[in-house]
Amino acid sequence: MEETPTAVLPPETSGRDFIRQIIDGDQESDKHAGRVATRFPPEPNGYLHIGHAKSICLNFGVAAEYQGTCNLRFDDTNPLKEDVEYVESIQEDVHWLGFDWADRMYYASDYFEKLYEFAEQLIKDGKAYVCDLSAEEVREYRGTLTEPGKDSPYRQRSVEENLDLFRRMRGGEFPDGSRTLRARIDMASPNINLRDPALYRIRKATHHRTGDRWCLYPMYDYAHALSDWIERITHSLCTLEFEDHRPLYDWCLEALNLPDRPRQIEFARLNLTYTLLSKRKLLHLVTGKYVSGWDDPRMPTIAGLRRRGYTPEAIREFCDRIGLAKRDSVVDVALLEHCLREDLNRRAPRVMAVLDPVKVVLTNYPEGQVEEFDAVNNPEDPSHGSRKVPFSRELYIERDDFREIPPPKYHRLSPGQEVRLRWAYLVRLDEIVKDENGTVTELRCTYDPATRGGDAPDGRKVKSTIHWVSASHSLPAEVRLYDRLFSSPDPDDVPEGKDFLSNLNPESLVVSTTCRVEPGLSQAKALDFFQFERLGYFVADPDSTPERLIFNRSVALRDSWAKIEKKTRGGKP
RNA sequence: UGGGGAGUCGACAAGUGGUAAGUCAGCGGUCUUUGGAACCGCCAAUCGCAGGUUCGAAUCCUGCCUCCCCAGCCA
Repeated sequence: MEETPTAVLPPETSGRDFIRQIIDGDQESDKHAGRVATRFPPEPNGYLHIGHAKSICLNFGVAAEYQGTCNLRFDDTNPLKEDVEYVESIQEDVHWLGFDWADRMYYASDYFEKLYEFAEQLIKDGKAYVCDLSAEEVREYRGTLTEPGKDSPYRQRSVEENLDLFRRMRGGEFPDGSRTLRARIDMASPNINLRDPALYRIRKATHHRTGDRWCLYPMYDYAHALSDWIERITHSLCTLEFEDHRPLYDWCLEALNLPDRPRQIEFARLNLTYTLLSKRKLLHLVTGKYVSGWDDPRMPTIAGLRRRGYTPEAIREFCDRIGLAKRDSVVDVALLEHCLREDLNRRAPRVMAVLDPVKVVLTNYPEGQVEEFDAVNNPEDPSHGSRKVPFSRELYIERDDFREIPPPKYHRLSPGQEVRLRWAYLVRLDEIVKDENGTVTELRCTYDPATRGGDAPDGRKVKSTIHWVSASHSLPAEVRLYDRLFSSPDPDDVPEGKDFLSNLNPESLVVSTTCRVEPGLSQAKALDFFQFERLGYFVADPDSTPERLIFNRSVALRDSWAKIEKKTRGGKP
């Protein structure tokens, strides 16, 4: 008889992504003496969003895995678009996500002097020249995708003249747009980025850090490659659209004959269903007041997700799970929501809150009597303990937890149907009170004193457990029910002549001011998260105070009743 | 019609010549003092297409098709 081999599980069930494979290879060949240095290089011209989180987790994650470093570097080479508001929010967001750059926070603008010296070097080596062509002329000279460009008439200027002109450009002698410094590469290159790209442009603008010291600003390709080199970056990770720029990135380093060069590697940026991740469009949503600001809980910004109740843990887990590759893809936003539920299910204290209250009177419960029940804080984790919840003759339950005429498979309160009030008693409905409009105003029930705590001594079962709050002890609260900002999986998928605004979900925010929550919630502090039992995960809004409680719905619980209901009534509303 | 990339279940994504992981979604079920969670099961991929090499191809070769990016003095 043969022995069954003992199964040995591999340490990694899933393969390493292509970037880590490359780095593994570099480690093996001892490139950069085994050093790994990455950087996260945002331009401070907007708030960070979930797409940036992917890059942040990658760059900081890789650095940590290889005992390397990851710098935070502001790519602030365009004073017209950048602002300190953004450099501050970016730092806050990266920290909040759980990453630390220690003392390695840099700005491309820190390198302006050095970058300028490099430029003079290029001029001296005949590798760059000052061009007097206007922006429009440059465009004409550049050629097209299928036709080569032609040389600028200024391409053959002498080194002396170039140097003189470049220094005078720095000195502020020439107006904006009148001249550029261009790399002398190849106007016939099939790669348009190599057709003598601009390295410097004149911009008499105040920079958020360097003020008016400069009127000459380096372009991205030039500044980025050299900033990477200055910081001794080994692996420069960026998104796919920069793939075409890699030859220029390499050109800058080679032209200056710099040793120990960083390598640029490109990966696919994150796309999410029902979500827009274009900085331009997000800015438009903010400035056009379609949302309340960059931190509106419907925004995919880190600030928005934070206010929505997303946790750094959930976002990091999401970034781990989406993988890393070079193919364009669109991740289902349900995965993000899943990661949040998964994290919060483990950690969120359970609490009872009634969003749309209807009054319940226990006719056989003594007037004025108050009991306290032990309610488990988190069934997933006994170490969370329990709390006391006050109970009395008049309660509120969810209006949706009652039906006068119950649909098929409806297990909640209805005439003759006994239900459990969570942690309290079994109750039975006797009488429905309505106002003149036929609206139910009160449900008169009887409770079974023998079922204290929720269990029947005779062992009888109920089909449903519903949540409740004591009418007199509960607190009023405002609850903001958030949903997806866009109603289409692809917000940019619009009919002719319309734009993404036409896909805005009119029900992305529903405010309810009539909610009642259990008294313990008065202590909720900004960003404290909870599970409102049977409803979803909610977070205390930063604007919430003990006098005016405000909770945001982060994500609803999975709702299998909703599915049953939809199915049994054939999807009709 | 130039250049640079990419095509593996509905969505992500492993797989690197040895006979297609996993996750999300979806669908059943068990259990349950949350119609939650957990657990079990199902689900689906002739690996873009067509040829070729090979005992054997998602992996190698050839041709084709489709999609994405590039003509800012933005990043």
